[in-house]
Amino acid sequence: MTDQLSQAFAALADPTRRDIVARLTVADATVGELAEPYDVSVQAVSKHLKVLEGAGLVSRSRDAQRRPVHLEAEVLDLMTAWIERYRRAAEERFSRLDDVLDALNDRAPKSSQQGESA
Amino acid sequence: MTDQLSQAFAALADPTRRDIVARLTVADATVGELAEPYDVSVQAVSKHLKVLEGAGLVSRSRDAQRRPVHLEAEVLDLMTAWIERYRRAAEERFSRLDDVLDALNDRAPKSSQQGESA
DNA sequence: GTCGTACTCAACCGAATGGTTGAACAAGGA
DNA sequence: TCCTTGTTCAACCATTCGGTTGAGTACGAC
Repeated sequence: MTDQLSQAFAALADPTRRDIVARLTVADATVGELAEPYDVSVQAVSKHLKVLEGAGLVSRSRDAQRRPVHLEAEVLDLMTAWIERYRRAAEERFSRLDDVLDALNDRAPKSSQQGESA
Repeated sequence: MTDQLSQAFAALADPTRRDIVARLTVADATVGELAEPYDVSVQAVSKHLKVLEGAGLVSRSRDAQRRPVHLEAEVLDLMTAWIERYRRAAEERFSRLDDVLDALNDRAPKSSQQGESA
C-alpha cells in the first residue's frame, strides 16, 4: 500500500481526516486550530496530518513555532481521474448492454417502450 | 468508520480491490475468475469482495454454485461528488487569493503580467 | 539565560486488516 | 447416492491503525 493513490484513498477513509481536508479548503490552519473542534489529543491530530501529508494531500511550512497546514488539491484530481475512468467504463458497458437488450426486445427503441411516463 | 463514504474510500485504498473494480467494469465475474490472476487464496479474494460489497461498490447474485459479482457504480458517484466539492472549494479560494495578490501587485491583471508567453 | 507555547517523537494499547489453513455448505452431474 | 466444483465460515497470526500519555524539541518573549 505504498503507492500514492492507495495512500490518498486510505487517508480520506477517516471521517476526521475528511473533515480536516474540508476545513482546509476554507483556509490554511495550524495543528492547534485544526485539533480544537475534535475531542482527541493534539498528538492524534498531528498523526492524522502526517497521514494526509504522506498522501500528498497536505503540506506544512513553518512560521515560528507554528506549522501552518496547507491543502494540496492535485492529489484530489488523481483520485477523481481514477474513479471517473472506471465509472465511465461501467456506464458504457451498461448502456451497451441496454442496446443489446433493446435489440433482443423486438427492436424497440431505448427506454420505456411500454412504461408510460418517465 | 461505519458511514458509506468511509467504507468506500477504505475499500479502494487496496490495490487488489481497485484492480477488481477495474476488471468488473469490463464484465461481471465469479469469485474464482476474479481470484485467478492474483497469487493469494480464493478465500482472501472472497474477503476483499465482502469489503467491496459492504461499501456498496459491488453486488452478488446466484447462478448454481457460482456467485457472480457485479459492479455498482453509484457509490463511485458519491465519492466523486465529495472529492470534487472540496477540490472546487480549494480552487476557488486559491483563485480568490490570486486576485488579492494581483490587486496588491500594482493592480496588474491576472497571470503573466511580465511572463512573456504561456 | 528561563519560561511558555506549539508541536513532534516514542512507547504503549486495543481493535481492525489482510493474509493463511482447514472445515463446512450449496448445487449440479455421475 | 456420492463426487466435484464454487464459495464461505472459523480460527489463527502478524501488521497496521487510531488513540493514549509522557518526554523532548523549536521558537519567541521576558
